[in-house]
Amino acid sequence: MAANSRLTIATHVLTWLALAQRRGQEVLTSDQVAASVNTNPVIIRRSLGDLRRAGLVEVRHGAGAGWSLARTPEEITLLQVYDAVGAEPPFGLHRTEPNLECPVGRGIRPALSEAYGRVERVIRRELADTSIADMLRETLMS
Amino acid sequence: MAANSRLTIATHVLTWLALAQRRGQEVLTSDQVAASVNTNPVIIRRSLGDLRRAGLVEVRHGAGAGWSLARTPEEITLLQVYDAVGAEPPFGLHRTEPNLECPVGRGIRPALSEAYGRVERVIRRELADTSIADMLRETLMS
DNA sequence: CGCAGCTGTAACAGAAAATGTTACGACAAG
DNA sequence: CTTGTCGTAACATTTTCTGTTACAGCTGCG
Repeated sequence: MAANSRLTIATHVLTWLALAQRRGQEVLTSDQVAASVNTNPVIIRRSLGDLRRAGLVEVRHGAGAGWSLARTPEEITLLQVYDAVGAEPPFGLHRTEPNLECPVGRGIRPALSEAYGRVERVIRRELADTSIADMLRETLMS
Repeated sequence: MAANSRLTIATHVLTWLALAQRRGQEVLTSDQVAASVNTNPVIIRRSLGDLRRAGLVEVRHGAGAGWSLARTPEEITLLQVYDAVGAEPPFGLHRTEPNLECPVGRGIRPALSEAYGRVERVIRRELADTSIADMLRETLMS
């Protein structure tokens, strides 16, 4: 499995909040969300923290606390979630600097950055085309 | 940095082979390639092994051994390299199975697979549009 | 005002994957 | 047969993500 399941976790969380909202449940606690994702509540709180900093969810403190969406599910795209969780780009450059004496070693990194940038752009365009509302609809189909 | 620099290493290797070929140097040893990438020869041999299995490079054994491209630089695309190195997809599903009692836990994975599949498709389309010859040209520009 | 319940975050353990290193048998040209 | 390089195993190192425990901080309610 790929290293990065943060987008998966965050999308799961938001989809679950969207369903709860539609069912009239105002807020969910991190324990309730963790029960659906089947993981530790701290993992969920970390993910929800990312989403809160991005303005996608709201938190209520104190007794009767919990989380709710800050916007409608139609207004939240997977691109916003992708940016919120701060995922690494799919391809990394060299871990150690190439040999700058060599013409390839000198010029390959700008060339790769260009190519990887083009890939990143099409990824973002594609992610922007799917909303949490779309995800909820597809989720309930199965 | 992202975990996966395998595509970067493999592209660097192929670009270097393409330049050597153009300069009239028939083969390069893994030591020579490693000197440009600035890493251990074994890393290079592992990468070249992937590329050989994909039919992108050829190896000559014995004394005076070394590597050369199996096709012209124009005929090798980054998509072929991507497939050759067997990189993980950018997004992974849940590490542990979600709670199947929950409607979201039950339906989210097929929905995510759909969305991630669309992303994978546009990545592949973009990678297929760049060849090693393109990379060499861009590399020598700087 | 104090209690209860949940958040926010630090600290650390564990797991998994990529990378780097050493070593050595296999192979082919001369 | 000698020499130089490949192919690969074995292991150390590093990095990143995930999971867990612990505890201070906040807020509604009695």
